[in-house]
Amino acid sequence: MACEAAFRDELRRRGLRMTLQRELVLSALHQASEPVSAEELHQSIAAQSPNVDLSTVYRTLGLLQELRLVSGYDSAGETRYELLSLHGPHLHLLCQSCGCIEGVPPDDAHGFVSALAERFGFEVQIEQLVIPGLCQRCRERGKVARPPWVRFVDPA
Amino acid sequence: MACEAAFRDELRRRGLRMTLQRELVLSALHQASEPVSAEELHQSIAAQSPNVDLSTVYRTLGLLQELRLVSGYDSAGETRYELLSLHGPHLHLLCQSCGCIEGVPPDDAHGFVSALAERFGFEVQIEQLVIPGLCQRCRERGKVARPPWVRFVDPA
DNA sequence: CTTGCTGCAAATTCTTTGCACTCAC
DNA sequence: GTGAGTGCAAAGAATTTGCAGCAAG
Repeated sequence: MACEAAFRDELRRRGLRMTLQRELVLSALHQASEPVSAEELHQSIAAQSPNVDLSTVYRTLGLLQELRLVSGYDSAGETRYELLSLHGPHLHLLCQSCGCIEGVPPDDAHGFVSALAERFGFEVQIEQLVIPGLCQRCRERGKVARPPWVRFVDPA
Repeated sequence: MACEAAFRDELRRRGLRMTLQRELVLSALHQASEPVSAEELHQSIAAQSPNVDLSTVYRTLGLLQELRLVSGYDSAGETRYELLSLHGPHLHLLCQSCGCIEGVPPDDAHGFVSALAERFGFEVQIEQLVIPGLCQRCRERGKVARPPWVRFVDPA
């Protein structure tokens, strides 16, 4: 896996060290098929190596983000992480009803992104972009966005 | 102010009540020139009415969101709230370096939004949309994105 | 051996909740 | 009056930090 090598190299260059825990985090990220929370990552690691602490997972994720190997974005109050190298740069569609996530290539966004650059001088970080909305399935079922309007139901 | 009337009406329709605290929250939102956190709102209310509790601010914000008078989005781990009626529907550019926020009209996004609708059946909630990136100022100064890579500095 | 890294526990931050009392209607 | 709303305090959830011992280079 190329990104383990990249990780190792970058650690060396910075005078940091490769450890079993860091390998485990990276490996667990590889195995994940969709963005995972720190907690989920911790649990999947715990399956084979029960002594890795959650705080170590957080520290490693921070490190991996710094090295631009992993991206994280906020979803419903928790951060979900994902290997960048795995799917290439892309953005996410996050359904506000069911919470499902779809990764989409950035192609469709290019016009939008360059419009923002031209008109506002704003440089979009597309890998960090999360689009809130309703997925097809939920739309068809007449679902409504969840956060934070679920607390009580319209009495009408 | 039209939205206070709207608030009042909607409360009545639901059998809920207008209170001083709710008026204060709404009024503080009006006075805010940019999206505010619950904490900031609480402080600005406290200036004139020190006994309003932070939890009441949260509860009122939840209510206002439900009535679609206020929108909230996540920025750097905290939620920032904003009156919808004040500026009309729009999206936000959030600079990952300085944290500044710019509201932009949704026009530029239309192509993108309809592309997502067509290709993925995804209905974007544009008022909830926060675009991460770098503002012009920070870009010119060669700044780099902040969260969560600020924890240590590149030794190179 | 040196110093970065880890596990553990405690601390922080933002937000929510339980409850008795109060006030809008 | 009655039940919705409030303040207060405590609980929660996600994440961070301090520290002493461990281990990678």
